[in-house]
Formats: sequence, C-alpha cells, structure tokens
Amino acid sequence: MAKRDEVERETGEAILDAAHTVFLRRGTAGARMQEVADEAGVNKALLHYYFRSKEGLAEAVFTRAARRLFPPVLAIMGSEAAIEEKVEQIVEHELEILSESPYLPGYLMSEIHHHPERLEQLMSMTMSGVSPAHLLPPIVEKLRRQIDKRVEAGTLRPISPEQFIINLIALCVFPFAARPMLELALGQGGRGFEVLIEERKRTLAAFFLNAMRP
Amino acid sequence: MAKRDEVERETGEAILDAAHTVFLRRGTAGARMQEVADEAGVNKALLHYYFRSKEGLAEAVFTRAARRLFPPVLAIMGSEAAIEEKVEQIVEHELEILSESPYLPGYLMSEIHHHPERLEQLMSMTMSGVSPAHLLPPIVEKLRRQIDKRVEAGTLRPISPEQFIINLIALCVFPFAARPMLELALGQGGRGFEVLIEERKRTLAAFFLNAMRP
DNA sequence: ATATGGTTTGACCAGACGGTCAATACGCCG
DNA sequence: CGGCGTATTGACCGTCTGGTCAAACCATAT
Repeated sequence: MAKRDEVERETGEAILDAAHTVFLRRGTAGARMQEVADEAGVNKALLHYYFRSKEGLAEAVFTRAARRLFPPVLAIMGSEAAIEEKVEQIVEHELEILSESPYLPGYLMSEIHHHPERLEQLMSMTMSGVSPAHLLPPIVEKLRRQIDKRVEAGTLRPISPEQFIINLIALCVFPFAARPMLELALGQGGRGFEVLIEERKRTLAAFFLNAMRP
Repeated sequence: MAKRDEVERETGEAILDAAHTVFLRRGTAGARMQEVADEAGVNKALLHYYFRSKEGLAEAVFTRAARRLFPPVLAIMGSEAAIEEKVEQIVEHELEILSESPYLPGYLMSEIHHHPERLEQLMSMTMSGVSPAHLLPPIVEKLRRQIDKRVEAGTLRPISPEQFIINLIALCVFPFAARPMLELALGQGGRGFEVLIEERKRTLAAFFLNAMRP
C-alpha cells in the first residue's frame, strides 16, 4: 500500500469515478480511454493495469451504477410499508437521485440494449450473499399479495405487480431519459425542466395513487 | 437516372435504411461505416458519395426516425377528439409502432443526450412549410383549454398539458426503453415481454384515464 | 458508334485508438 | 542504506476506421 492511499482515494476508485463521468457523457462506445485517463489525472496505461481492458472498465462502471440505482428501489418495494407509502417513497427517492445524475437513465438504457450480457452477469452476481435473480421474485410476490388484499377490500384497482412497478418507474424515470427534448420544448434553457421536476415531486405520487383507485 | 432506379429503390434510400438498421443496433458511436455498406450491399465509398460523412449519415438517420415517430403524436394531440379518445389513440398508436421497432426509443434517447444539436436542428427544420418549434405551442395551448374546460365541468383532475403529455408518453415508451431488463426480469426469453405489452394495449388507456378522474 | 454525365468500385491513406512493455518511481522492511 | 514488490509512466505497436481518389461502369443522347 502506498502512503497516498490514506490521504488520496484508492487509485482504482479514482479511475472508476473518472470512467463513470466520461462513459456517461460520451456513451460507452464513444468514450476514449485517453479521456478517462485525463479525467482521472493518470497515465493511460494505468487504466489497463487496474481494469485490463476498456471492456473491463465498462463492465465495472455499469455494475457500480446499477448497484447504486436498483437496490434502494427493491428495498422500498419489498418493505412492510403500505402501498401509498411505497409510492411516495419511490417517487421522492427516484426524483432525488436522478436530479443529481441526470445522465444515468440514458446511460443504463443504452448499455442494456447494446450489452445485454452485462445485465445477465449482474443478475447472477452475488450481493451480500444473494443474487438479484433470487431477490426479485419474493418481492414481486409480496407486492402481489399486498395488492390483492387491498383489491378484495375494495380500496384498490386490480393490477399486476409487474405493471404496477413498471408504471411507477416509468413516470419517475422517463422525464430524465427525455431530458434534452423537454429542455428544448419547455424553453428557458433548462430552467423549465427543473420547474417541471419540482412540480412532479409534489404531484406525481398523488397522480399515480389516483390511477390506482377502484 | 439509371434504369435500376425504376426497379430497385433509390440507392440513397437503401443506404439510409441500412444505416438505420445498423445505427439502431450498435448505437451511432458503435456503428461502423463498413457494416452499413455491407448491410446495404454497396461499396463503402458510396456512403460518402451520398452522405458526405458519418456525421452526415447519422444526422439523416436521426432526422428521419424523429419525423416518423413524433408527428403522429402531435397530430393526435392537436386533433378535435375528446381527451379520452386522444389517450386511447396515443396508446394504441405508440404501442403499435414501438412493437415494430423496439430499438427506436433507446436510440433516440441516446442521440439526444450525446448530440443535442441534432434536436435543435430538427426543431428549426421546416416540415410542410412550418417548423416544429412553431407547431408545438398551439397544440399545447389547445390541450390546455381542453383540459381546463373539463376541469371546470368537474369531470377531470387539474393537470398541466405538459405533465399530461409527459405522463402519457412515459407510460407508453418506457417499457421499450427498458426492454432488455424486463425480458430478463419477466423470464420466458422475451415471451414475457410480449405478453406484458399486449396487456398494456388493453389496460393502459383505462389506467391513465383513471388517474385523470377528479 | 461514340461521347457524356451521373454512379459505383477497389485500392489506398493518415490518424485515432486500444493495448503492451520495459524502465522508473516510490513506500516499506530488514 | 539497500533491496523488494507494487504503482506509475512514456514510448511504442498493430489494427481499425473514416475518408479520398482515380479508374471503371453504365444508361442515355447525339
């Protein structure tokens, strides 16, 4: 271990951060190893020393990004909270996190389209002992029972848990994926977009829950 | 004009089709001019003869794709139909067109993120005599009046036309943008996704309109 | 038949890019 | 201090890629 490790961040992580920035800005195929090196302030050869190849680096960036975005959503979905609370928590959390890294949805969608193998690898990876592939079904089933109970009580519209999740995430994520278009359409050079998102933070949960009324 | 022009398609358009296929499959940055040439069955130099550069070809592909996707939506939004009909028409039209070209949303989102200048150019382009930039505001205002009238009559929940459009498009488009993820999560190797979309064709309009109830 | 103009091609080029390697710098330990 | 293993660097390489160009092609007009 070098002395600097205690003061500066681990070099590998600094490279990963730089790669994250560059890969999200240019896209994986459009990103250049030299640009990542410059962004990290290190020699290009060092990227290969730590991550073997561009492919290796891309994989690491994708995995870390996915692990930061998805688990919180799954945690909320699988919690003991009432449906109304879950919706409000998801909306608040998603809109918050996406406001901070607006390129994230576009990057992830592009990656899963052009490199679906990354997703498969991610699903079979172990996180805290279990693979996401085995984590998802119980959450969906739990949500299904929760919905069905409310449907029987006549306080909720029938809907499959899959469609429930997709609709909710769609409403949260889409504006960020289409952000440049909205900024242009709304005018005011991006200010219009911010206003729109602020309004969504206040109204989206109510809109969605209204759709769920019987 | 060559004789073949009467039998075969215009060469330029054949190249554009091939570029569309390849650019959507690989992404603009990941696409190779040679692969486009192979797909079109012509020499690589021909691509430059017709489109000058890769950038020129990318611009042409983007413009054509955007012109095919957006105008129908605007036409429906700006029509005289009642709100309920508009929602049903948009859902049906979008889900239909996206089922046929599933890579389209991902491609467009990636492009507008990495090349926002394409979007600006598109907005200032003339289509049938008018630029999209001048086409949008009247449609939005018309929709606003339509919504306000229904709100006053107490048959609709208050919502801005911008949020209305975004929510509707989000629910239609997002599943396709996230398609590889959903195919993996739903299992059955893509069959699950098709089933999901079929269900959405039947239920999405009702879901959305339910959200709009006062 | 031959000239003409747009179309299509194969060969080629310069630069960019991912990747490698031997040499150097550096912190640590005996 | 001196040796050792890791970290870091600059120089270099082979290949890929976008782009160019002169030559060949081909339907038509004269």
